[in-house]
Amino acid sequence: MPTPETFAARVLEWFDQHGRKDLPWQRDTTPYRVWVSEIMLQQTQVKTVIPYFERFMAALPQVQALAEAPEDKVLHLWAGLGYYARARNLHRSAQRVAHELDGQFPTTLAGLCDLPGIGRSTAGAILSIALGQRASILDGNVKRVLARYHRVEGWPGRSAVHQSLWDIAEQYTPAERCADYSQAMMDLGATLCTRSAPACEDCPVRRDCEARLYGDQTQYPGKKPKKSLPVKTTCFLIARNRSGDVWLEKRPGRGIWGGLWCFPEIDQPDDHTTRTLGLWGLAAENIETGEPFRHTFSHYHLDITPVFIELGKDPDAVMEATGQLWYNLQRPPQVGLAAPVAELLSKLGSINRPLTSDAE
DNA sequence: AACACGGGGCG
DNA sequence: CGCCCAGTGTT
Repeated sequence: MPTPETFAARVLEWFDQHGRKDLPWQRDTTPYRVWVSEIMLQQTQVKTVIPYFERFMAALPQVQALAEAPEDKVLHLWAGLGYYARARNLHRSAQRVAHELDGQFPTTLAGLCDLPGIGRSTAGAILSIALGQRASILDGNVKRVLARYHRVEGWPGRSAVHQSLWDIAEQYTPAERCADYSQAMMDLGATLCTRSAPACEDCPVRRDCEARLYGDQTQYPGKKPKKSLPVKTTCFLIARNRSGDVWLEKRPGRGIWGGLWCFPEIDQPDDHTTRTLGLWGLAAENIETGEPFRHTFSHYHLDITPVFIELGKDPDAVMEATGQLWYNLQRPPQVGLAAPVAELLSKLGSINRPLTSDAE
């Protein structure tokens, strides 16, 4: 592994050749301008931020102007960026700087972090970029670069992972040119070391990037664990007539599986089965409860219990109304099927014989 | 249609 | 500590 100095030198050399140096907030790097740009960039891409930043600075060129502005004006300037709590924090912090700190920004990490909306990374950006101090940043771009470079496992939202990344960030932060280094690291993450399809060929630290060595760059940083989804249950009534056709119903246009064809559903395997069958006016010759299986949506798991029903006699033709059909497994109609329904039907079709042994 | 983003706030 | 949240843009 190269020394931290070598890492920083490579990054800086790349920045000299390829980094962006003409962005609005890169000119006149006062704490105020760096601060506002950092807050905007937390939530939005460079391209989108530029016009907002220009308008914001034109309207409120110094921290005093922001402090004195009515909140409505600040929010108006922010409108479209989202996360409006950040605009309010910006406003409150400006008032603190203007009224309690004599218009001077704090020049220490702790002092900056005391201001609402400024955390360790934003403070590090202000210290390094505006004040030229040796201070580290760790925004989403930098996290991605470092997590890949060292194949840091785990989701950065976990404190141990976050801490490791901070340790690495601080280790690589150079004493000289820290403003350029901070810019460079953010640029690297934003332009080359992107979330998907990173441009490793152009990366100044590709030679020693562990993820690149293993070819698993997109595994880093680790993803946020999906929160456990609620589990709902239902039963599919899989009713077959003596010809082996299966009863399907078209679902309402809205809601889950909207407009698709599905088996009739009941809540409990025992409960309303007979009543449902009674609705059809048909007696069941055989009812068999199958093994439940799970279907997962974006927002919940659905545990489905199939209930196989063999009808004792053929229903009459009247039963096939709009939104209801006997599905012929040999000559399937061209209809949209809910995914688990299609799966069950294809299993039924491949068995290709009646459900129970005592039927022919 | 999920995920990402940095900080605040909560239990 | 770990969890959720806010809003928009990207994938």
